[in-house]
Amino acid sequence: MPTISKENYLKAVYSQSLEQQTEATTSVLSEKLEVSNAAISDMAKKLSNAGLIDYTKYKGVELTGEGKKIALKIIRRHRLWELFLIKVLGLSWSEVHDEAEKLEHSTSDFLIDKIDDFLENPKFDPHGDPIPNKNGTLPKLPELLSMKDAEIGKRYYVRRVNDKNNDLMNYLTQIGLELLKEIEIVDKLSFDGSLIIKVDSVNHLLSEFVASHIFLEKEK
Amino acid sequence: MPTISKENYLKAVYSQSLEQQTEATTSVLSEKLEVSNAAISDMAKKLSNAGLIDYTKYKGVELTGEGKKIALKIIRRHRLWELFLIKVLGLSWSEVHDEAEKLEHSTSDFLIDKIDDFLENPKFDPHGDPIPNKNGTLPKLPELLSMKDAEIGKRYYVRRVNDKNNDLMNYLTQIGLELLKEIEIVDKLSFDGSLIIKVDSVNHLLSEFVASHIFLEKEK
DNA sequence: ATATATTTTTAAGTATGCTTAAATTTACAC
DNA sequence: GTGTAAATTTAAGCATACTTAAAAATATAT
Repeated sequence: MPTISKENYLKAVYSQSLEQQTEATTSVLSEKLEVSNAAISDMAKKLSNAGLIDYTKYKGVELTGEGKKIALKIIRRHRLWELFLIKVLGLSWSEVHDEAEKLEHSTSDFLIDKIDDFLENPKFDPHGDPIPNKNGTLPKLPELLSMKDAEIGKRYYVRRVNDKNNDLMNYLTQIGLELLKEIEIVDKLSFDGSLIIKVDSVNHLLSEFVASHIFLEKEK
Repeated sequence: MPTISKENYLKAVYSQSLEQQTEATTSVLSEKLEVSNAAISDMAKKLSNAGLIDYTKYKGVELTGEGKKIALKIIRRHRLWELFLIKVLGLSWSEVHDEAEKLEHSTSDFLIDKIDDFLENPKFDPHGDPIPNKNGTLPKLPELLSMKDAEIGKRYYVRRVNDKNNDLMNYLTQIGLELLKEIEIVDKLSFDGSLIIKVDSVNHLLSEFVASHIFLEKEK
């Protein structure tokens, strides 16, 4: 059984290489996990010996099949807990991440399956991220478009908000921007890429950076 | 913040000296926590330095005010999780202990208060053990009587089942003996102290050992 | 009271997961 | 292609939480 540190390492590699499709280098992981580069190299050796990652010195790491399986298991726990905490205990968007980050390491397969069943086997978490099923299979993602590339005048559904920043999540909640909400792109400011969007008939301004973390689905 | 090991140590001392009213000696704690005597002595020094226990070499340990506060906090988490898992996720009596044992170390004050509110501030867990409130205060226990001292022919309510053995809990569930259930003491066998009790109009035999872990309240 | 048995502590050693500092490798600018 | 900067790894060290084995203190039996 991997320790908490190992689980977090595998999750970080997954998120970096499989989700963000960028190289899981020592310095990237070091920043993500908030430990020194030396600690990353150290752990890389251990996980490589355990057969959970492929590691070539100076070349970054990749998950093996086994490592990917564990990473997906932790991600499954995290995302199910997030949804559970919001749906059952009424936590807010900004409150669930940190709690799930702790619970994900103390949850047996048995218990997470109970939670999964209780929630009726959901496919997406409160950020719109896909929840791996019991076998580690991810549901197919709908075709999404980053808000920063959306067309002026068009209407969309919010399908994914890819950010761990609590202040941002609170702000979005505050203006009523939530998952599955219908919004309209009112205007795009040419000088800095900011967007004006309409949520519940009220206009709001979002920076390009914020917009780049919100993903939309075209209305059919 | 105490580590998981420290939290477990404080919890074990609490259970031994405050609940079971027996001395928290090195060997008792060593057995309870399943580590060597040396590890217990080692940890005693650390917790003593941290002001969480009073420790006199060769004389066992006692919780300080601060140590007791932390122990009660962990016990609160454990008992609330047990109740939550049974009530919300439908786990059985025998399944909740091990899960709660893990979750209790990964639950923030914020989250446990949400769970407490969701359950409407319960006073007793599924074993009938008292749940410390937010301030660490325990509810007053009703006057209870060990089943092994109950009177033949009298009827009682089951108010507490003080055992962590899963097989026993499963057996009790199976014969319908659950918390708040009304039972009747049918007979007591003189040669080994076994009891015959009536649950749901069916007679069952319980050993004296089992009976000594079940606590009853007299019918008014 | 003294010998012996039991309990507890100390000492030495190990694995994990970090740290900082030094050494090494790789990247890139010119 | 060579020098320098950046990234990475190695080395040494530390705290935690264990282990086993030896030493010390306490308890018990006669």
